[in-house]
Amino acid sequence: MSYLCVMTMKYDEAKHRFIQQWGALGSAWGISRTMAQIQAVLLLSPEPMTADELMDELGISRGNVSMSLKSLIEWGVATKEYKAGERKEYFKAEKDIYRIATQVAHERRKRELEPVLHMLESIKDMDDQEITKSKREEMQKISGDILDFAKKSDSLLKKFISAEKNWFLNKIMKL
Amino acid sequence: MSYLCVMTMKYDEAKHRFIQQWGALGSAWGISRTMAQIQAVLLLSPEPMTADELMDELGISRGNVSMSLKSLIEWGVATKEYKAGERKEYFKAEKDIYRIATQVAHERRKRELEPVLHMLESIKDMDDQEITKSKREEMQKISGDILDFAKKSDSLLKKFISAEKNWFLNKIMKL
DNA sequence: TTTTATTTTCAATAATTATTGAAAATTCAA
DNA sequence: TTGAATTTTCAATAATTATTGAAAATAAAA
Repeated sequence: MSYLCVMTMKYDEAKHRFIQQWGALGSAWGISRTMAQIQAVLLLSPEPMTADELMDELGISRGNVSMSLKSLIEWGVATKEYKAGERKEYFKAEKDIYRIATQVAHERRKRELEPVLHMLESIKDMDDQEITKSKREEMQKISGDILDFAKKSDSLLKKFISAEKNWFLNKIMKL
Repeated sequence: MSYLCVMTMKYDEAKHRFIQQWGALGSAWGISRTMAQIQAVLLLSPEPMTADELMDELGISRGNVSMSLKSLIEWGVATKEYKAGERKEYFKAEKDIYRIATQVAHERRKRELEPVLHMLESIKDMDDQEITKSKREEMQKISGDILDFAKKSDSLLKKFISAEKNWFLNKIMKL
């Protein structure tokens, strides 16, 4: 068994483990396992890949690849590319992990937190009456706190994004 | 229709909406809908509640309530209480939204991120060989970046926790 | 235009995850 | 101890979510 073979086995094993773990992480966070696995494959690929290559690599259906890539693009963590003189579409993943994180945080906030905040805003102004005072106060306290929290999280997210910019600049400087 | 009735309808409607939204938010984040709904009911209740009351309130089975409460307690966002001379157990939710958030962030980090970080640490030190250089480099770059990111997130989380402490202190001061 | 390569959609199905409900276990008073 | 009140467990089932695969749509070449 040659050096090349040993090396390749090691690489493939590491790659496989990474794809599996990343997929598990994705499904724990409410992103479909396949979507996360496709992202993992693209993260590890130095070159953009076609849908067919992804199908082969992960052993999944064409339809699934198509849908998952669509979602990854909607989430802003993958892009389509075209090669001159070729009909096929190529896909690549956003590889800056800070960008991925801020992108995902943004999307989730928009899709999931916003409806809750809307509802809370409307509850906060509930009519004032003497009756069921403690219940109403409990609800207003909780909704007020959640709103307060959401605002602070937003400012934190902003800090996070600006930190990411600095980090990115630093990386470029070092090159 | 009396004032009391109007008020109660409004409150119940608001409560119902809050429970539904909170449940949806939970399921989007990989926590079971029921678990989140139970948390919502407890958040709105000025008094600790029994399993039976939760069953009635949400119209779900005894077993489900029992399992969900167990999970909420494991996540550190609810606690059991006993009333003197009563056999029943009472439950209440952690109502400080900052504590809930840091608690959940902590748990998730431990359960989901840690296995990925372990794997990445082991990949980072992969054997050095000339062959498949670009692939290995890609993997090492990505895993290095993810590790780097995780470390920065940790420090951010710490800042977050300390900010929460200050915020909590401020709240107490105002009382 | 027609043909061919490629991608997308979506109804059917598979896989996963949540929930029930009744039996077993626990806890405490008598 | 026994028995009543209460909680927990878990196999069966329901509900939800992901995946397939083939037909329809699209886009470029002939």
